[in-house]
Amino acid sequence: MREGPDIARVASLVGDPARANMLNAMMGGTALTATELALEAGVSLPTASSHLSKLMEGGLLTLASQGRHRYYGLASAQVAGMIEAITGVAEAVGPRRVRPGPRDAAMRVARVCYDHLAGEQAVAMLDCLFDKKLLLREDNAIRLAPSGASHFATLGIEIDGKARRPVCRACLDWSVRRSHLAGTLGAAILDKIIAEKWARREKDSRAVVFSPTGRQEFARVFLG
Amino acid sequence: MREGPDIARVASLVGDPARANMLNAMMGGTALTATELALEAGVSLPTASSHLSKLMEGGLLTLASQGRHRYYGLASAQVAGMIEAITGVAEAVGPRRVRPGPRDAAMRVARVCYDHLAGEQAVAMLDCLFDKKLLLREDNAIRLAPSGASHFATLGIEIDGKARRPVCRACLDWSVRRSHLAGTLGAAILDKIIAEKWARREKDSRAVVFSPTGRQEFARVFLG
DNA sequence: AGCATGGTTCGATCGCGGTCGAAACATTGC
DNA sequence: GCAATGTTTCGACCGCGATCGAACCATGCT
Repeated sequence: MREGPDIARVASLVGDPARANMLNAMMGGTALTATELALEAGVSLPTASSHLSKLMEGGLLTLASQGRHRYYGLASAQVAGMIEAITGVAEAVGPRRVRPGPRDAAMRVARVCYDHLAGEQAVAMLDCLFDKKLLLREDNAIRLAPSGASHFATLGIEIDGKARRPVCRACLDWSVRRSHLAGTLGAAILDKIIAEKWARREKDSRAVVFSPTGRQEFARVFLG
Repeated sequence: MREGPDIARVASLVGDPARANMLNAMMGGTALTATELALEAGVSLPTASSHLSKLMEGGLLTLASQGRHRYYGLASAQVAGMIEAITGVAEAVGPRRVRPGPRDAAMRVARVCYDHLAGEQAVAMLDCLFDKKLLLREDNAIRLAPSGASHFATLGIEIDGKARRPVCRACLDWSVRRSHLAGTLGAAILDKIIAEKWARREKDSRAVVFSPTGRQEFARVFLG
């Protein structure tokens, strides 16, 4: 009988299929309404509402009320990281629930993780940013180099260092098993990719698919 | 309704208090018998046995039969990493089940994580190994430098590069929130710390407490 | 062989938690 | 005000899974 943080409590929150589906959906980063999440999880609205209040009480979600809509999202990148870790184990010990399809392949190439890019492209990008000395490794943390700040500014990405949330964070990628870039900078880069229409988000999926020219542009700017 | 790895399955395995206690106990790295785990979890032997077979079927454990004893341990460092990630979230969203006591403080300083050292001492050690260029960062991976191989050899730590398991791995520390050293090298260093009697394992806990002289020796060799 | 010890299987019990329909509540728009 | 839409609460139902005692299997000791 042990003391310490109550891991069973949070694990059991993730351990219900309906809630797991909801959390998975929110891994896309966009906040969703109760109705959308009910659909996503395949349960009725009352059931979904009950699950959501449990997740809220467990501290795993944030809630933004806007008029008669209530938008639910993951509470933090730490929660997102935990879900990726669980996903990694589930992947390893599988069997998969369904055989890997084309969408699965697209997910490995590029997908949304909370609010930033993940997948092979994202890992390659982080490698390259280190190579170009725009970012610096510090222990396991990542720091923005002076040259990096100006570089991103010329790309139209302004970094707000005053926010509580760190600018750069490493996030372990469950498919590649290496880190990609999270934090406000990671989020800003994903914003740019979407804003420039280099890629679009696959409907009802975390997959991010690049257009042919978009891929070239992305490679030129971030993998060059 | 989503496809993909079945995260609810593995999360629900961790989500039962009895199983969570067992997994926590096994985070100490030593394989334990069913009887010990039943005691640890505060359940009867049949109940524990049932939980253990579920964890086995879920792929979270390994089993080593020796005579009439059956030793259960975590299946992989990946599983250990997942549990640390969940612990981190549980810690963050707490409330703690009990108020932090002295043992808790000791855990933050140094503890066992699966089979290697974790906590402030372990994080400091990894920093220092990088500073001395005995280890090299590569992406998120860690590589043993040539000078490192010979250095550790002089300490009596021989590294077997042929094993499937990597020599060096980063493992995210839930209390410090930065990486410490895992892999066969991390395991070997912990072995040395215990073998040299620089520290002893707290009874029934993951805490590792250094003796006064042991702390000096450890600092001289690994933090110097 | 026979007994003790470690461990699993079986069967029965029981309670927690997931589920939904109906009703209540809240907000917006007309 | 009233209807429409989005969401939560209530109440009742039901089933899964956690639990334990007793019986059963396996290994080691003498």
